[in-house]
Amino acid sequence: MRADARKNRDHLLAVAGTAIAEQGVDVSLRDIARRADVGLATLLRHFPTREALLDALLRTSFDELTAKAGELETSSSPEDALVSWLRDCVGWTTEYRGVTVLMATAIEDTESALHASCVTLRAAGARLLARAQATGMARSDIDGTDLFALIAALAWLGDQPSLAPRADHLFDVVASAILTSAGSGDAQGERRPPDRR
Amino acid sequence: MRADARKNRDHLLAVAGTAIAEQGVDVSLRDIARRADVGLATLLRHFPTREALLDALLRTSFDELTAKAGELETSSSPEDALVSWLRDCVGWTTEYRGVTVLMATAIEDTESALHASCVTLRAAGARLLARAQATGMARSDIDGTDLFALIAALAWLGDQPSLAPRADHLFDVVASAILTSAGSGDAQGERRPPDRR
DNA sequence: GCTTATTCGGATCAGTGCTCCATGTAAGTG
DNA sequence: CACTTACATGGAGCACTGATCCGAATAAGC
Repeated sequence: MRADARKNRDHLLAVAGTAIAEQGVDVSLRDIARRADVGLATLLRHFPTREALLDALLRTSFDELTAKAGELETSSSPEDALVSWLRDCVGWTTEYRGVTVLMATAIEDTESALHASCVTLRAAGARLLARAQATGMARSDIDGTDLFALIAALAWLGDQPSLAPRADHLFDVVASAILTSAGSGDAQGERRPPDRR
Repeated sequence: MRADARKNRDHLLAVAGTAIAEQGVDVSLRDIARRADVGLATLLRHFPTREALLDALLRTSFDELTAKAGELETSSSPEDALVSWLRDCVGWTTEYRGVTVLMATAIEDTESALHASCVTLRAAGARLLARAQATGMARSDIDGTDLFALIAALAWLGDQPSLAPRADHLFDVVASAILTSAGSGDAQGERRPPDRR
């Protein structure tokens, strides 16, 4: 890759990151190009579609979440690991408003640039879930896809301005549904006598 | 209203209904106008925004769901009424792919044409929930807004092609989280819930 | 300094929701 | 019935979207 091309590419990624943080993943590609002092065509050659751009932007985050799952697998109890990882996943999406719809689309579209990352993420969650199920801490009638769907749904809640204030609370509700009663007293303050409404 | 205007309005509503059933609520307004053999401007005068069109189209469904809640309040046990109504709500949205985002937006936007319908729906759910909570059948740390959010999230799951196959199962998971474990035993004495208004 | 392969971005295209306004027409009056 | 008038109509146009083309600019290799 030519030096000027590489410079433009990096610059575009940086600008795209801030633009998406401000306006969500649906931000106009033209805006990103404008803010990067670059033609729209240049942006679109480096990243042929919006998904390709997001893939380049989010890949490191995905990898971090996957790695985190691996660490938790050995460092925490099964139920703590599962719930804590779920919280990380849902929390992470708040930085990228609107990303959930793209992820839900990408996980079944093998052509999507985000497909591989989503599948890996689902697999990491499935391992944590299986571990918790093996010790009887999580209900046995859900699988990795269910977990992925629940993460997506909770993340979507956080994306909706009108529902976001409840997102944290509803996370606890859903988490308590995943864990069996044997594991419902988890470490992250799940036991919550006072309601904070 | 002039006779020709009324005819066009009714025809537009019918065409919009089938178009939305086929392509979801994001269908192009130009398409609807074309299929109705009508100018785009005509569609937009009768229904100034997409939300106004959907409001006219969905209002009867909303009313039916609200009425259903009222019936269930007297015809079924608190927990059956709540769960059955939730199922109806989530199931209904499958006919209008994409409507959940609009509802989530509308419920806090008092200017939205759908606002009133959404608020009414939330209130109906809140009554069913309060009734179940009064008899100890539902966990006490959620309210009508939480319920609305959970309905929206489950409906959103059903909207995503990749996650829809799990939607029914995940409904059960979430429903079990709303109901207390006491839901298994019988209800016995029913304290009459605080009368509506 | 020259050649050549790459990169660039303005012009353009089809699509969107939406607005304006000249035309056509239904409804009410003589 | 004829006439007027208030209203409904829809094509043309606006600003915007993601995406494509292609002549011009430019960096890399010699």
